[in-house]
Amino acid sequence: MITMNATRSRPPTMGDIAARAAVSTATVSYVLNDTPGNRIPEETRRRVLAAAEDLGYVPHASARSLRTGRSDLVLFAMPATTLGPLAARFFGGLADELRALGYTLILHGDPESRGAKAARAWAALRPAAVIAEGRRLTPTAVDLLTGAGAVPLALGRAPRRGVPALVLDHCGMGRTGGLHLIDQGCTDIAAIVPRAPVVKEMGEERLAGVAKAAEGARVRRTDMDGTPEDAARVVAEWAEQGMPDGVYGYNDEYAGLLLGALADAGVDVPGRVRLVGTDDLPLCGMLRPRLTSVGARPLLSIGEVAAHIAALVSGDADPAAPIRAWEPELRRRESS
Amino acid sequence: MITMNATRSRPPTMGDIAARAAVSTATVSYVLNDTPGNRIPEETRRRVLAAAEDLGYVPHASARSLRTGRSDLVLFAMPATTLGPLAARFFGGLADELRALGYTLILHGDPESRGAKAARAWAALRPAAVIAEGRRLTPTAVDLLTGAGAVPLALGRAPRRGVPALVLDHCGMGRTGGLHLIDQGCTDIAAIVPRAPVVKEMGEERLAGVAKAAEGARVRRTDMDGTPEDAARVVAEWAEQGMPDGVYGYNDEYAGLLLGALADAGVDVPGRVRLVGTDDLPLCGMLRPRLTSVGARPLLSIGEVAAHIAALVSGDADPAAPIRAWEPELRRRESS
DNA sequence: TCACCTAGCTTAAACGAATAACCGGCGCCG
DNA sequence: CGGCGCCGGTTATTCGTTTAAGCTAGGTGA
Repeated sequence: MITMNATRSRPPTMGDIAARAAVSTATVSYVLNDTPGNRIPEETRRRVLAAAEDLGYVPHASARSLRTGRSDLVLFAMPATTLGPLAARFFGGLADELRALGYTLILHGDPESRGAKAARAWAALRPAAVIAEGRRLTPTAVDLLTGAGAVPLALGRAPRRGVPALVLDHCGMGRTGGLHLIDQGCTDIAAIVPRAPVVKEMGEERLAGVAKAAEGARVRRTDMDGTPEDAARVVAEWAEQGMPDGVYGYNDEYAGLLLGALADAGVDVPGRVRLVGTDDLPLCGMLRPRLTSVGARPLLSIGEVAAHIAALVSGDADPAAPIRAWEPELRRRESS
Repeated sequence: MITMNATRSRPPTMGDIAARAAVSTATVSYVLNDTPGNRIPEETRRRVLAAAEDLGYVPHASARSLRTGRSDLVLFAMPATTLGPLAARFFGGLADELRALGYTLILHGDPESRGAKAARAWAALRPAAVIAEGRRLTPTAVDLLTGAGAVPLALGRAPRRGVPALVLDHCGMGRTGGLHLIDQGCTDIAAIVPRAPVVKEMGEERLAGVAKAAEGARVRRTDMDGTPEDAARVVAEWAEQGMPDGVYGYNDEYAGLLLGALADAGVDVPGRVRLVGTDDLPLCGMLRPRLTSVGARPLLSIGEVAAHIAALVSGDADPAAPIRAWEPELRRRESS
């Protein structure tokens, strides 16, 4: 039951609880936190808890973190590549698991800023840890964060030795896709690299993986925008300069656009061209032919990832050891 | 240039800056905040700023908000429906605009919890505002938030009078889709309602919109899971009990699954069945036939939404007035 | 009888930043 | 020459919480 505070001006504090329960604020703190080693009898404890409930007390996270010097925040920096269902589910699950460990996961929204500027905004919240794409954790940013007591955690690749990283093996994903195409007898493989500045680097890593897989086969690079028009242009160019017999589409979305453009051009998939995407999005099951895709099979449960983050924060884990959380895995469907 | 703090134990504070610049912390505060009405000469100002730069100073958001009583945080509660590209772009843009106004937008990750429990977690951060789906802002939650000094902002629909809301007119979206199908001559329309507990309610509102549009035509409700298997089941049932000539697919994803299942069953779209989705995702351009979809045309720019939020926080806007930010708009393609 | 212990609290000092109130010295005016 | 105002700062208090240290009453052992 929440009774209305008469003044309405100020949220109730531990002082208000103390006054109502006729004890000191220290006692209130001991009771509310159930501080180990405290010696508060059941009767007093009940009085305090009742007063807190009556007043609708909510602890003041800032005051607490100011006093204790640490905060329970884990900052997830909004990835530049929009949060797909995969990433969203990962975020949601991680939030649950971290909450169970006493942390609060938060997504910080400023997809474009990086380096010192971004790190300053993150560090102002004095989070326990900051999870951000590797390319955004510049050395300066890492210094700022560690200086502010936050553990940096790179997504994708560590910006330098000693910085913990949740690796997502882009090269390995490209390699998995490339190996499959080779297996299917492809000898002329086109690998899509997106033109958008942010994802371009990922595309190049995946291209490198494809190239590594294709021992004898030809591998050519094809740059593309993420629009239906550009997909049509790419297919038209292929028709003119020689159609590849295998396409690694970088992404399910790029592959989906290409699939549409190939259909429009009357090119048979997989008969004439075999097509592979990446991410294993639900989209794959909607397209006809269904899209073969390189998915990420979890090696670590989200709970294990959360536990590792907690260990990094408390200093119990080796920061230099990269965390392999996923492994590329081919999901074969009809497009190849 | 950031010099390494010798002890590495504690992030630099204003006290450290004060010592280095040989002034008091008050002076440091006046300089760093450029407090209006302060009278600090240029020379001293430079000394302080140089010291701050040298030490790599980052303000302590908790300490500041504890002292001032307000925080610059705007909390966006993670929607239960995974953040699609549309929502993600909205979030990113809002973060930018709010930052320009001095606020920090943050996504709080606990998609399932609601009511008092969720509100408690949000209120602990003493944010300036909390944006959450209407159904999660129970009256208790609203009381808790306003008690903690936070402005609640409902997404979708206000939980009760007087609570500000960013309305997304689900009923209108269904109506727009339904009207289009009627226009195309459909007389037997099936409207999909998802079975997942969270989005079910949205589905029912959209269904109501379809029903409102179809004056003479028959409108039937079809429940469906978001899986390819269930889409196949739905199509099989239709084949048995009579195929509708128009389908409002709730969502582009549900519509996409249905489109695939219809193709598998040899049903011609749009010849035999006309199909309409909602959200206007990029997916629509990948499918063949391309998917007609009801999109959300912005009536307010993201900047205007941000400005409105700021006005609500400062008390300059009427909380009771719902904010119409989007308007349903049909994007006709080949599937209808 | 008195030292000593323990349960059950309270007191008080932080944490980092903001800010109202004050203060010494100099210039200027009447 | 006394007082006022302003420049360039400083001092001290406050926000809500945690936590080490202390304190009191009652019990216990020697």
